[in-house]
Amino acid sequence: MPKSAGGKSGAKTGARAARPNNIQDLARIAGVSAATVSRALAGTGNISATTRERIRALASELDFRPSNMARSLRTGRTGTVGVIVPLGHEKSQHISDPFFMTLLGYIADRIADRGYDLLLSKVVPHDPEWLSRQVDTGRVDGMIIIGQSNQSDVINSVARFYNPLVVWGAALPDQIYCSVGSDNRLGGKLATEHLLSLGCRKLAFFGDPSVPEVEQRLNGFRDALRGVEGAVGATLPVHFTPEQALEDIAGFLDLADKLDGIFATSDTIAITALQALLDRRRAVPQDVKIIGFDDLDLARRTVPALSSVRQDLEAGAEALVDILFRKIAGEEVESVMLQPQLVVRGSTVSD
Amino acid sequence: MPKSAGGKSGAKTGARAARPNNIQDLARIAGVSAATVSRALAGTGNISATTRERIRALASELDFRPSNMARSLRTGRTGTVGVIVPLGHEKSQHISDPFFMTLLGYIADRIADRGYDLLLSKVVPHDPEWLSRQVDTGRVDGMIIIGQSNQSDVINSVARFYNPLVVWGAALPDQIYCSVGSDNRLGGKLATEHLLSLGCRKLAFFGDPSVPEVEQRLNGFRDALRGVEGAVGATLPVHFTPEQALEDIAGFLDLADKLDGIFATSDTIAITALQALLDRRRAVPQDVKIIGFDDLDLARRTVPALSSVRQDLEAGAEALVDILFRKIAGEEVESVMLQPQLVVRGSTVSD
DNA sequence: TTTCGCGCTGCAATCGATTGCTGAAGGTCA
DNA sequence: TGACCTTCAGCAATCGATTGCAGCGCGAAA
Repeated sequence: MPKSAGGKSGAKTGARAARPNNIQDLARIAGVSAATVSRALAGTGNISATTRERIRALASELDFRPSNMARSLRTGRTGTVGVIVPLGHEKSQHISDPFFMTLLGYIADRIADRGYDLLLSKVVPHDPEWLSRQVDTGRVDGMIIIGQSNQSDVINSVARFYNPLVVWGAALPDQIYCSVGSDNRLGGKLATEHLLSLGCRKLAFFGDPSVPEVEQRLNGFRDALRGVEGAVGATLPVHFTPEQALEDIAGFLDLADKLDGIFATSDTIAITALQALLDRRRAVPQDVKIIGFDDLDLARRTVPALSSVRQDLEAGAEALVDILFRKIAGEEVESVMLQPQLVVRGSTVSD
Repeated sequence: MPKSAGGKSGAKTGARAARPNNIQDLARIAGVSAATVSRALAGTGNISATTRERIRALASELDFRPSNMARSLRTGRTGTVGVIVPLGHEKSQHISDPFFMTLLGYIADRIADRGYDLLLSKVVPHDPEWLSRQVDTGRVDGMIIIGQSNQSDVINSVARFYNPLVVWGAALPDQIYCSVGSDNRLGGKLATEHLLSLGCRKLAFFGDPSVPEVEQRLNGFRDALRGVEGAVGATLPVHFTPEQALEDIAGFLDLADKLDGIFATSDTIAITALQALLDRRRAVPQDVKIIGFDDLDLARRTVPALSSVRQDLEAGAEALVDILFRKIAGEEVESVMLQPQLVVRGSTVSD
């Protein structure tokens, strides 16, 4: 199958010549060499304005566009950025998780702004090759990795020889790659202090601390607890998948009847918890106050609306893409840490 | 910049030879020709098992993977599927719309299952070239278009000569391309009949009927109304962007004080309407009943939970991808129409 | 009129993998 | 021992665009 299905056999009605399949065809039609056509279309090198415009007009009339594959092969540039989600923790986790989708949306917009395309890969890292496999095959000019998961070592080892790489997630002490993420510890502290300031003393942290971001938030939770006498905090390592999470949380709530405050490490988990609470006729925020993390669109839509620690994902996406393109251009770039912000709504404070 | 940043200069500690940059290098190291290496790695053609395994082992040891660009150029296959969202109606519409993201998530999963990659493009079709530009440059083996928007003509004209193309959206009478979508008219009818059966008589349809899917739902709305004496229905062409939608809806609600039932053409719009109603102290479902369309995850999470017309997006994604791969394989394929399903929750019926 | 210079264009190599065809090596059979 | 077949590997062309270098032609200066 030398020509893939489709090809370019179609032609506009009334086109003068057969639709050119490649730059050579067009060159023949125009009566010049392929080199000239290439220069005309790319606008590079020495070429007379007359010739350039003539060839461009012809190309547009015959509806010809040069092959990106061939150009990429020759130039080594692809015009494509890879976005990759390693789902290390939850094999069944879905790419359609709202947090991920929101961030992806912003990233897609920013990448599109620069005229690049976005190659999306979801990988379940069951072997340490997952990243180099993506990097090596040369289909992208750079990669954005969303969430280290538990794969920081692998990322480090690839980052050693592959520069154009940015990671969304926690800033880890031993990382040699650039990352963009919130100050998770501070965020955790803010959330917890908020609960404490409202009088909560029997707190719970919902989230799996084997994920680096979550661990940092948990540290912030503990920081805040240490400052208040009589306050206690339990940790429930909730799964990320909604069904599992509901089960985990329901079991916990049935036992924890003294509970008066919940800090959930994501809005998704918080909302699940909210539902579990309401199902059990425990009033929010009167009996139990609950605060999430991320401040996704969802948070505003629940009843009561969810308090949360806002991560500015739009700014984060901007930073990720900006850093990546700088790296591609060869600049030295620093990691970025975003300031989280407390957003208070009805799930912690009644109207 | 002949070698893009990064390259493959890195080597594993203790690797015997320098890391091969291409198949030729590896061939030299292995003492065979490039052709043999190619056959060994691809597993094609005549090659002895001994040689094949030896070369594979060597490749894996030296961490070599052949260039996808070069392979694509030669074979005409890319291992990539394009997913493209034409945002014809709302220039400012965001790719991170929950409906789109949900569908994209499922599609991404299905495509990944087949070992393909997903090239995501968001385009604002300001000229009729937008699609052929994507198709021509030969970076994908096929394309999934999410939503015709108002671009059915353009899609038709490309479909005439480019076969591997599937569209999510309305089935239109004059389309020559394959589409996957719900029976929107039936869905609209189900939703409206539901409202009518609960006693609603002053109905409103929220949605912009210049979008084909929406128009079909509106037809279903009218079908149902026709059957009931004394029932009236207004149409409010709400924008898709949340801010605009809120404004549109708020203005309408302030005037329409007799309103007792709303059919919104998406859950997003329904939720916006729900909020606008609650802001105005109009009880849902007692004063006004409201039903959405899509049955996204969101719908379950509002209070009261949103009744909706379920589109099975998971099945839809499956069908889209299945059809696309069949087309790529050269099969003749038919369009698919999914059966929508009424999902009743608290926004139309109190517990 | 000759020479030099400059602006364009073409030639041909190149990016890296694939694949049809050729032919060498080794085995089989008469 | 010789003819013939099978198996496997290499040669070289190919995909389509890019780009360093060579060279042509024309105008200007001497």
